[in-house]
Amino acid sequence: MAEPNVGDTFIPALYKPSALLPIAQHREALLYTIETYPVTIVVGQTGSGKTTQIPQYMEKAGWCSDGKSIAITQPRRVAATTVAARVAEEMRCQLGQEVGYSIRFEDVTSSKTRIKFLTDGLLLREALVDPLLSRYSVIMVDEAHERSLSSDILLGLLKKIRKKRADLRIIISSATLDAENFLRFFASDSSEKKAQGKDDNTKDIGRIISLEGRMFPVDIHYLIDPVEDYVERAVQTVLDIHSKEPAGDILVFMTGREEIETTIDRITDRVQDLNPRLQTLQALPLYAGLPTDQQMYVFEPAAENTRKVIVSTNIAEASVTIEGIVYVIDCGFVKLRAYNPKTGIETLTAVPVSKASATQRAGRAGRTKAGKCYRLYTESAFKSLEESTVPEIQRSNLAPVILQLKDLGIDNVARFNYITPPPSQLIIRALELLFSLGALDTYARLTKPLGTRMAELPLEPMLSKALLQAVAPEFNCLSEMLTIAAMMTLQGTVWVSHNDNRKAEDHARRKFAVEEGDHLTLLNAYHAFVTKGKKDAKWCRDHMLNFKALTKAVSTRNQLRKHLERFGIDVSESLYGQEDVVRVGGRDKAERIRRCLTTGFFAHAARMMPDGSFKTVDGGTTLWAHPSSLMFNRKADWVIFHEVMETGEKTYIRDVTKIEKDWLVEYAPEYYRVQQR
DNA sequence: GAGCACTGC
Repeated sequence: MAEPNVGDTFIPALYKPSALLPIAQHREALLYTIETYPVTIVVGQTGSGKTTQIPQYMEKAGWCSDGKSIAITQPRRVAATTVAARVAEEMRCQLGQEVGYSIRFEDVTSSKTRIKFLTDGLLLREALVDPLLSRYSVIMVDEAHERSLSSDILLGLLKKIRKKRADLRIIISSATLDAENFLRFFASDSSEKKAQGKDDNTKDIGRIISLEGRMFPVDIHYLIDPVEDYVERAVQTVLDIHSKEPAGDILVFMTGREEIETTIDRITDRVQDLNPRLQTLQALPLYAGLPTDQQMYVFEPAAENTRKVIVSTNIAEASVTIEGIVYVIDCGFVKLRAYNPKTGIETLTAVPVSKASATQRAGRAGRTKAGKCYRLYTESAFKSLEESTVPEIQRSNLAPVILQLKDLGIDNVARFNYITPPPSQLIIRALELLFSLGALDTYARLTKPLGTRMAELPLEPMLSKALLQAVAPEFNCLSEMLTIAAMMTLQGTVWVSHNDNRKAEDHARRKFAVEEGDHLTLLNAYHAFVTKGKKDAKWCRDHMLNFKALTKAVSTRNQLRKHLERFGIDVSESLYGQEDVVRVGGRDKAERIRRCLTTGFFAHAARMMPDGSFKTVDGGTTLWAHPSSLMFNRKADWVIFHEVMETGEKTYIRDVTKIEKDWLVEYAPEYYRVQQR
């Protein structure tokens, strides 16, 4: 086999006839196992060909002959689309015919589609309509070891479905560490089997198949002594590699934007002191918040006689693959989200990575040839790391998950088949919130129609409640709430901030500013966009609005409107021409919108203190308006807010709107009786 | 007076 060329834009697998992939030797074994057992766990690294080949093997072996198809789930949209394209190419068919994909807003499938790639979240949505997922003969859950919220729920659901569908075949792709765990999960059964003294039936349920990946060895280097300032150490290591090591690009893992910028500044400063005969060193940032055009630079091959250094967040650990990386520098930390059920506050804090994560990072150095990984911590520190990252389901606000489970007909959410159960406090808090929103009744059953409709909308529960209330005559602001909901899903990406240009951004925002707060400001920005800037990227640039984000808001709004129409809600659009009412003298409408928002966000209420900070209703937490909020520099009394996030020292609220205190008791009497106890 | 790891419906 030829060595793949360094610098190739495509990953080697694309150039290999599929018969040469390592997986080809396992074809018979795979087909036999899948035929024989309900569950197959496939262990294989990137490059093993599992995602592209297994579906083709299954299709050729006749698993689609009865009109059913094969589903392969992916945790990310981009993976679903690109893998589908590659398989279509290998099968020499047009994408959307025999091979297709389905992601939110894009369904590229047809009645002929036999192999369908889709996001795990979307397959869960399909289960709402088709509870046994009966249109599929095979369901493959790819990258299950990432333990995303959706794939965890999907596994629990598949375990349940399996008992009712003997014909269904389940394939789980996983990293080595978790394979046994996944198999045990499917084998472990409820009380009946245990009563028969049959505890372990893993052998009847499934098998694990290991595939070798296409990976080159990576030399791991540790620090001898721990280091205080890993940013500084990373900079030194980059410069050392550049002066002493052969050609090859460098990938540095940092925790966030600020560290990334510091690292790049220092590298750029000090590279000038190095031997002028060395190659040029080009440092590039990569994080999700970076505008897309700037993200693209990291994928371009470096100019001649230039070595690239990419300083990235965790996005480069699994979501994104950069070719040509030979050296990895791992700071050993990652920013993780955690949810405190007592306060309802999410925190974002840098914590040590897990061993699994550190291994994945190191592996990024061995994709094109043998590489090196420099860990900015000691070997003993590595040994004391957790084996794997705490799954999302154990550190998230579970209200959306519980709502979805209830709609799937799972009444006892505490006893659902979780592969790892969430702490009961998280479940209790979610049930309480859903009850106070009116989505659940006193028996914790989904209410009709409110609860079921909330579950079916692709929005978080507080927002779907506010949207569904907007149709009530006392609020009568459905069109506006549709827009506000769509804009809120953009999570702060509405305005583009070019570096060092925050003042201009603030200035641009002020043009759309509405006294009552951020939600009405977003409404204004959207109206201006659809009337003036929809086809005009320049208009957006002039107003510092994010063209892509607003275009997405238009899609989201359309999708939400279709959901409402399906519910039989009349969405007569009369919004155009109404924007001036909101903006100039439309006090009544603005108040109705604010009241309507309060019906959903009463649990996110706070009062401004004389020093400009906010206090939660129970008085326990001090919050600050996020600098991106209008309330950052304005006076208010009571407010509701969309999100609260603790970063570093301070706890910030985003998307803030003024309300009246009385509205809280008016729209959430039970909730505030409990709170004021 | 000053800032946001990453996904997904």
